[in-house]
Amino acid sequence: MVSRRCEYGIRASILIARESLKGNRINLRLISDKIGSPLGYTTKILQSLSNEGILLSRRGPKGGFEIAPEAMETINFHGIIMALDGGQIYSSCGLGLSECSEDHPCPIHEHFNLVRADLNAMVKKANLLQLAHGLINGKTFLNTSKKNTLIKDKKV
Amino acid sequence: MVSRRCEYGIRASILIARESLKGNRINLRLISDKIGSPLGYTTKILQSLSNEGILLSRRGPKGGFEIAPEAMETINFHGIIMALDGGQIYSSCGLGLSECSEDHPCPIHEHFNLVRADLNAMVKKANLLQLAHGLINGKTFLNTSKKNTLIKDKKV
DNA sequence: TCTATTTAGGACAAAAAAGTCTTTTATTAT
DNA sequence: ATAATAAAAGACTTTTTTGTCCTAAATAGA
Repeated sequence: MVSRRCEYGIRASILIARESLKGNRINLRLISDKIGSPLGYTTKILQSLSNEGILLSRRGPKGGFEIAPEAMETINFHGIIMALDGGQIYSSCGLGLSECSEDHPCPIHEHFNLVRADLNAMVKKANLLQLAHGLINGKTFLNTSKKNTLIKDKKV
Repeated sequence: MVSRRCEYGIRASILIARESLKGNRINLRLISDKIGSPLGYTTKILQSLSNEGILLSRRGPKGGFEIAPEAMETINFHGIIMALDGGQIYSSCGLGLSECSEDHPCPIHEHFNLVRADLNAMVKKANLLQLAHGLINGKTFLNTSKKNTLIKDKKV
C-alpha cells in the first residue's frame, strides 16, 4: 500500500511519540531495534522526518529523537506519507493514467472512488497522539516478534 | 496502489476484452500502442496472463490476443492482480508487520479495516465484461492522450 | 514448401528502492 | 580540553522492478 520507507517511518514515529509522552527521548539504535528496521536505513528516514519538522532530533550523549506532545494531534499518517513518499500515492489514477479524472475517467475510476475516499479520510484521521495511545493502552502492537517492546521509563 | 506491471496488465486486458466483444483478435504491437506501455515489457505481462489462462493467445499472421466473452464476467481485477503480483498486496498489514492480526493488531490496523474491506470488495466486483462495456459505451477511457483509441471493427 | 507474421522465451540493461558503511559534526560529561 | 556518544551527511552496494533485445517456435497464406 505504501513504500517500506513509509512503513518504517510510521512505525518509528509512533514509537517516538509513545516515548515522548512518557518524557523520554529515544535514540536510533533503540528505535531500529524496537521496530525491526535496518539501522542505517532508518537513519535516513528519521533525517527526512526531522527535516520536515515532524521529529525533533538532538545529537550527542542523551541525544535521540522526540516529538513535541502538543504537535502529536496535528501529525497524521498523511503527513508522514507526504514527507517520505511525496504526494502522488493515493491521489493518482488506479491504472496509472495521467489524464484520468471525473470528466475523463479510467475504467476503474468509479470503482475506486469509495476506496480512495476512505483511504484519504483514514490517513488524515490517524494522528500520532491516537496511535501512540493505542500502544500505551496495550491495544495495539508494533513488534514483529511478540516479545515486549516496553522501555523502562526515564531510563533510555 | 498496485505495481506498474498490474496497471499495464489491467489496461491490456480491458482493451482485449473490448476487442473480443467486437469479434476481433488484437496483437501485441497494437495493444502496447493503445495503452501506452513498452512493447517488450508488455509481452511478458501478456505471457503471464496467458499462462494463467486469463488470455488466449495465437501465434502467426492474424494472431494476437483474445478473451472468451463467456469468461469475462469471471475475470476480475483481483484475478489479474493475483496473476501478476501474487497475493500479498492488499491482504497484508499496512505497516508491514508479519504478526499483525485482529488479535494482535498494528496501530493502524483498525483504521485500515474499512479501506481494506472496500478494496477487497472492489477488486472482486470489477469484472472485465463490465469494464469493457464502460469503454464501449464511451463512459470510460484508456488513453493517455485524448486521441481516439477506437479500432475499426473486423479490420485489425 | 516458402515467406511473412506474430507470440514465446530467455539473456541482458537501466532505473528505482532498499540497505550498508564511513566520516563529520554537535553535545554532554568528566 | 578531552573523550564518549549520538545524529548528519554522503558514497557506495544490493535487490527489485521495469524495460530492451535477440532468437526460436507456431501459424497463415501464397
